Amino acid sequence: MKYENRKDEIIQTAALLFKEKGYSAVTMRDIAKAMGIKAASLYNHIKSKQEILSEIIISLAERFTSGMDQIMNSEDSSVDKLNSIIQLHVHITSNNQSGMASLNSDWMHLNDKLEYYLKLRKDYEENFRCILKKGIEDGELLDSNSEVMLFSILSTLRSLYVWIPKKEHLPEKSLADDLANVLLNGIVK
Amino acid sequence: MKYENRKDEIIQTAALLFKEKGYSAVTMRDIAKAMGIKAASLYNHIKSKQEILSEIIISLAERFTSGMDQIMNSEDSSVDKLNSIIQLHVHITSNNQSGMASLNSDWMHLNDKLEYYLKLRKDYEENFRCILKKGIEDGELLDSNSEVMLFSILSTLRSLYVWIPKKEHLPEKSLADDLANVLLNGIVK
DNA sequence: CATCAAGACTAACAAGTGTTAGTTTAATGT
DNA sequence: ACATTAAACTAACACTTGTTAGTCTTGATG
Repeated sequence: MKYENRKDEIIQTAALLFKEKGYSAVTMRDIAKAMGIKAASLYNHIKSKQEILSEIIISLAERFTSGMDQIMNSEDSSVDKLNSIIQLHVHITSNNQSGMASLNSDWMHLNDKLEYYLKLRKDYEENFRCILKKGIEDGELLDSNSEVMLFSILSTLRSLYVWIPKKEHLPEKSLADDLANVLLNGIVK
Repeated sequence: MKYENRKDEIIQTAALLFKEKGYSAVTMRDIAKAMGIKAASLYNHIKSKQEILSEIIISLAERFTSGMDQIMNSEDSSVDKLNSIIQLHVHITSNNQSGMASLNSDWMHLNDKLEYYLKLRKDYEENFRCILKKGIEDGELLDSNSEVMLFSILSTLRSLYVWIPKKEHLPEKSLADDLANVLLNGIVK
């Protein structure tokens, strides 16, 4: 029950290889070999190498967008919204470690979908920025440089895929809590 | 006075291209074209494509290692050591934005030097971890999950190369200060 | 002015690239 | 038993890859 169908298997296998060597360094023959078939056979299920990358990245990006939309539409405080964002990242990344590597490192090799991806990313960051600014206005957050806040939190969340595999023992919820603690409250006594 | 010699020019040109498309997607012909010469001419100055990558990554990794050694040998408090680490990252990254992209994304394509690089990185992280643990022991830092602290701070610092180009107006020192503020003190009031 | 070295050039290589066309295989439903 | 079909296969394509060998150009040095 690991894969929905053969196309899904190709995509997940490719994502795993992309994570280790990057999109450009992985050949169709690599992907095929990992599945125990020949490269030409892949084309019974997918249209091109590009399509594999698009499927990996765009579906993830859209999940982030829809998660962010829900958070924006809630009546939560800014701090609670930030907590939700952290949970969102932990959740999506936990269930898709290898795909997240492509999202972060190989998006520039999208062709048709590049513009669309960039728009999703820009909107996501813009929403994030709004939450931070509102939090500062309302006195919930410290009045430091909001761009640096945005950069710092987002960098950490985007790198999650590198670290999560190493700590599978830590359950999703407690990782999110620990993260929120460090990101929101800092580390100095 | 931008380049020390032709080899240096090749390396810096390559680093810029690697940053945009990744090591594997950049061809020797790409690098040559960016310099206005033919690919074969590159080999009058460098030994292989691999060598270019090694020069970029290893020299940077060694700079981090030697910076960390100095910090470890100081008598500063743990918090001051963390401040110094932040400054170290801001400083090196400011002067080498494109090289940092390779360090973070293309290290897996090192061949001969891969093992050496991994050792440098492991040692660096280990030193970082020590500083955090000492800070917790001494009561300077909050007693949260030190692995999450390490991950969070290091992720942010490693992503600096993505953001610094966008804020060149902000001088090095104040960026480091803002960063330290957010990373060490958090963002919640 | 002759020499020489640095560094560009052209031409070519063997291997690897994504992809297509056409064929075989094996399981399914009638 | 037969037809259908999904999905594998082989063979090949046109092109790109890193790299080498050998040659030409140019400016400095004796």
